[in-house]
Amino acid sequence: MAQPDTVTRILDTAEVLFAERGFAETSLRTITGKAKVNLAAVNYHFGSKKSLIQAVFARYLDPFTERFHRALDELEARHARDGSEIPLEELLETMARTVLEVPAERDSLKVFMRLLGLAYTQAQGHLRGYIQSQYGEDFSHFTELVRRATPELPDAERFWRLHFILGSVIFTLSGLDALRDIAEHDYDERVSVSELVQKLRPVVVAAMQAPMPDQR
Amino acid sequence: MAQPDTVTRILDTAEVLFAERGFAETSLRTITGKAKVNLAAVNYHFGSKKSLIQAVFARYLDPFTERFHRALDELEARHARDGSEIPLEELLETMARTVLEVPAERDSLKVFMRLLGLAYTQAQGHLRGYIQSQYGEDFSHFTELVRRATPELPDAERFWRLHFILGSVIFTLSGLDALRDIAEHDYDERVSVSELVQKLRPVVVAAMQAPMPDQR
DNA sequence: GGCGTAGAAAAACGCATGTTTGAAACTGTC
DNA sequence: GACAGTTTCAAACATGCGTTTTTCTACGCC
Repeated sequence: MAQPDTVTRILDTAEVLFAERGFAETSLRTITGKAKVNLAAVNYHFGSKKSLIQAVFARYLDPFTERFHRALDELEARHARDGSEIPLEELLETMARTVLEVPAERDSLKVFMRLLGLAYTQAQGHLRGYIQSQYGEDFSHFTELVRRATPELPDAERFWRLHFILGSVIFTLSGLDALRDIAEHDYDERVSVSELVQKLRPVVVAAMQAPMPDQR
Repeated sequence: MAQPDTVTRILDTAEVLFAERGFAETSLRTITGKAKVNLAAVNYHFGSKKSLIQAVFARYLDPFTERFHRALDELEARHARDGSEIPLEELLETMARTVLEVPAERDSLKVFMRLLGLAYTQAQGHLRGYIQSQYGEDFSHFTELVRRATPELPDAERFWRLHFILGSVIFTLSGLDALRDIAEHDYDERVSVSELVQKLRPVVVAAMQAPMPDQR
C-alpha cells in the first residue's frame, strides 16, 4: 500500500497523540518522529503548531457540521410538511447518529470525543475561539430546535441541562478506554460504543425531562 | 496580616494557576513569581513539580475523604439502628454536602472542581495512579452504598450511570466560569454554585432512575 | 536541457522549562 | 555569641521546545 502523503500522515499521527496526551504535552518532534516525517514539515505545511491543532479539528468538524446541518434541515422539512413539532428524542437521535457516522469511517470515535473534551478543558484559548466562530451557528440551530421540543423548560434551565448532558457524553466517551477496562474487570461486561450510546439514551431523555428543582 | 509561610504560599498560588491553565501550561517560574517566592523553593520543599501537583490535590482530598468517610459511617449507623436502607437521595445529598463543605473554607469550590476535572482529562499518568491508590477505597465504599440503594439496577448499568453523572458534575462545575458567562449573557440569569447544585439534583436523580435501555 | 518551483531534509537558533548548585541569611540552642 | 540546621537566594545547567534557515532533491514546462 502506498504511504499517504505528508500532510495526511501528520494529521493522522497528531490527532491520535493529541487525544492521548493533550496539546501541550505532545511535541512536534514526537508527532513528526512517529509520522516518519521531517520536523520542519509541520511548520512548512501548517505554519505553526496552533494551526495544526485547528486543522486536526477541522478535519472532523467540517464533515460533521456539514452532515448535521443537512440532517437537521431534513428533519425540519419532514415535520413542516405535516405541521408536527420535532420530538426531543428525534433531535437527540439525529445528533447521536451524526456523531457516530463521521468518525466511523476511520474507527476513531474515541479520538473525536477526546478531542472535543480537550477543546473544552485545555486552556488553548485560540481553539475555543476558532470552534465558536466556525461552528457556533450550527450548534445554535440545534439548541433552537431543542427549545421548541421542550417548551415547558425555562430557557436557562434548558441551557444548563444541555451542558449537563454534554458533560456526560464527552466525559464518558472521551475516557472510554479506561472506563471500559474497569467495567470489564469488575463486571466482566465488554461494551461497544453503540451499546454505550444505547445506555446513554434513556439517561439523557430522563435528564431533560426531570422535574424542576425545588425552590428553597 | 502576616504572610503565610513559603509552602502555603506556593500551594495557594499553584492551585489557582493549575486550575486556570492546567499543569503542563503552568511553569514553576510563573508560580514562584506570583507567589513571591524563590524559584528553587518548589524543588526544595516539594522535591519536584510532580510532587507539587500531588500536594495540591492532597490538600483538598485529604480533608474531603476524611469528612466523607465520617459522613458515610454516620449515615450507615443511623439507618442500621432502625434497619432501613439508605435512600439514593440521601447518599447523593451527603456527597454533595461534603464536596461543598471542604473548599468552602477558602471559597475555592471552583478550583477544587477544576482540579478534579484536570485529574481526569490531563494525561499526568502519575496523578491518576496517586489518586486511585490514596482515595480509591473511600470511593468504593460510596459505590457499595449506592448499589444497595439501587438494587433494581444491574451492576454494570449502575457503574456506567455513575460515570455519566460524574461527567456532568465535573464538566459543568469545572467549566463553571465560562458557562456562567454565557448563561448570564444569553439569559441574564446569574447562578451561584449552590443554585447550580440545586439544578443538578433532580437531573441526577432522574438519570439514576431512568428506565433500562431498550434491547434491540 | 536548463530553469523555476515545491517539497523534503538537516542543522541551527533562540528561548523557556525543570532542576541543581553553592553561597548567603536566618533561626533556635546551649 | 558561636555553632548547627534550616531556609532563601541568585546563578547556572542541561534539556526539550517551536520555529527558521539553508541546502538538497525532484519534477513539470517552454
